[in-house]
Amino acid sequence: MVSMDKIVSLCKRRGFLFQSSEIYGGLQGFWDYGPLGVELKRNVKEAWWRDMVTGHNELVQPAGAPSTYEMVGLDSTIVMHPQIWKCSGHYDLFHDYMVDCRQSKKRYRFDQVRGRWVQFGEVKIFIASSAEVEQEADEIQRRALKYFKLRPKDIERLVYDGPIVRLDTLATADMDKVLAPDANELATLTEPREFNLMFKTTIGALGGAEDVAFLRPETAQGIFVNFKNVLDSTRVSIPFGIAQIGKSFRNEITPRNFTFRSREFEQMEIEFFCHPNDSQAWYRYWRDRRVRWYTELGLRGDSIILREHHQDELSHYSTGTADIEYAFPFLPAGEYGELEGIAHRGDFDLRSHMEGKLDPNTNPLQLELNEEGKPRHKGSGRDLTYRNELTNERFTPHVIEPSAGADRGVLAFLCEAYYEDQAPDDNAAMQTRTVMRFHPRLAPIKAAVFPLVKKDGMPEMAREIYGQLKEEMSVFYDAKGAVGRRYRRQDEVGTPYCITVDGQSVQDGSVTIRDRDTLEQWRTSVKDLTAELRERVNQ
RNA sequence: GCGGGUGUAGCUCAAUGGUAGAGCAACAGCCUUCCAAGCUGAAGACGAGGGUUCGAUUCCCUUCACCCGCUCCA
Repeated sequence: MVSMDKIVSLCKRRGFLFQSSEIYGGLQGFWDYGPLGVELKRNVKEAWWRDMVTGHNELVQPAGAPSTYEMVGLDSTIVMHPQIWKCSGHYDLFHDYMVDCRQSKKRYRFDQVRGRWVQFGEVKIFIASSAEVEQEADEIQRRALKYFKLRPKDIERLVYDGPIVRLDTLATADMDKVLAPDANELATLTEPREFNLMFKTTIGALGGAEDVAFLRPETAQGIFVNFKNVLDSTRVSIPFGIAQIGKSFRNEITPRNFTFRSREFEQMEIEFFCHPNDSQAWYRYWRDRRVRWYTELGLRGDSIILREHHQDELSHYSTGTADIEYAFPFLPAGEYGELEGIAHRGDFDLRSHMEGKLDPNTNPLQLELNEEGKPRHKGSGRDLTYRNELTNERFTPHVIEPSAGADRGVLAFLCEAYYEDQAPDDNAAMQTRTVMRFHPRLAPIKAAVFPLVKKDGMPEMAREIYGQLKEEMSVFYDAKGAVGRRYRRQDEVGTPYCITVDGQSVQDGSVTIRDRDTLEQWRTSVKDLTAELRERVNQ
């Protein structure tokens, strides 16, 4: 297994990735793509867009698909109407109040800690628990006995005051009588503090409290709220998908592992709308199609896995979610990190934007109500249902959501490409060669052009070939130093082909092409060169 | 957020309470007809702020970032 350090070092050295704001000491969770990194990332995004959207043939039924389908694209804004995040559930989900335990150093969601008042003699304390609901009564009793230093047979001497209640129902003054879930003394919890996972901003130069808006934590909602616009403007009919690539932002508590968990990141998402009856088949299609996309672009079978979520991991409304995961080098052996999630989201999203925020813990889904029995967050009231023109059937489409992280994909392709092998140098001594074995479609530079030496017309001819290739693809010209060193430099940035102009080239108009992975060389005439490379880098 | 570690040139590392040395890379030039180590030359660094001190890259504090382990998490 390659060490992450080597990959990080190469990324910096060769201009794939830099830490954001580095000259000011850096900024946690933000990364910049350098000259080569931006090409790599663009290639990843363009491969996705071409393979999923523009290159998709809606007239042909793909293998494994229940039927033909259409695909269109979208580019929605990063800042959207704040109500969108209330209805989508992000507002409630991402506005957690957390309490920290000073003794155990653990952190709890304020609204998830429950407990009960327990009295022994003159002393009355609130024993909190983070155990599952089924176990919490036993857990509280066990800890009560322990705290009061009683034996199990003394249970009757404990007096419970009231039922098990949420910690956040306690008066502030009572907080110093709380025994935290993993503490053995009282009053170890901090004040509840807000952890806002959405970046806040204000709309308008004089933004006040009412003008608060958020940077999107996912691109998906921009698709859902444009569902009707797309339907009304494009003649697409179900089943069809809307694809979008764009930046999203999450105020992660702990950004870690290079670009894997960044606060600003780019997503490549599809919301695929289909009839409820076909949704399971479409879910399976997209799950398999997306795994194949990664393997076709070079992720090996044993480094990538498809992990189906267990029933207890699923949201109540979802009938299936699978993660495509990659064995990143920074993870322990046998562990994988998520590249993409494919979720069957049912009609949760469209209904939420019609009716208002739905309670994700209900099935069938019901509107979440506030204390007054009114909708917790009002929806748009717009009709987002779909009518089949042929059968006249009207229904709310179900959604399959393949949601990929572009930066995570780039990182996986970087890790997968990194390879060291042995190659002989001038003196026939074996040297370690670092080579980035990118799929040609993803390689930042497709070909490099070298004059073997700087004389006898070779540079002139090489420059001409360079200009000719540059019209079609990303190429690099280098005439400096020994040719072997130039090959190695290109190996390290993953250039799949090197074109060398030698003495024979000037005579007969042929050049050599050298393959990055096999080190093989063969001759091709200059007039066929562009076509041959075009075919090789698009394969 | 907690604990531990680290921070010196683009990269990898060294030394030092008296303002830092190397290898590789990069740059200029020479030499070279196919896989990095031939020659010459020039250039380049103590993460940031504060304190102690006559003097701090070195000691102390704060801060920022990275790594490991927790915690948290789409």
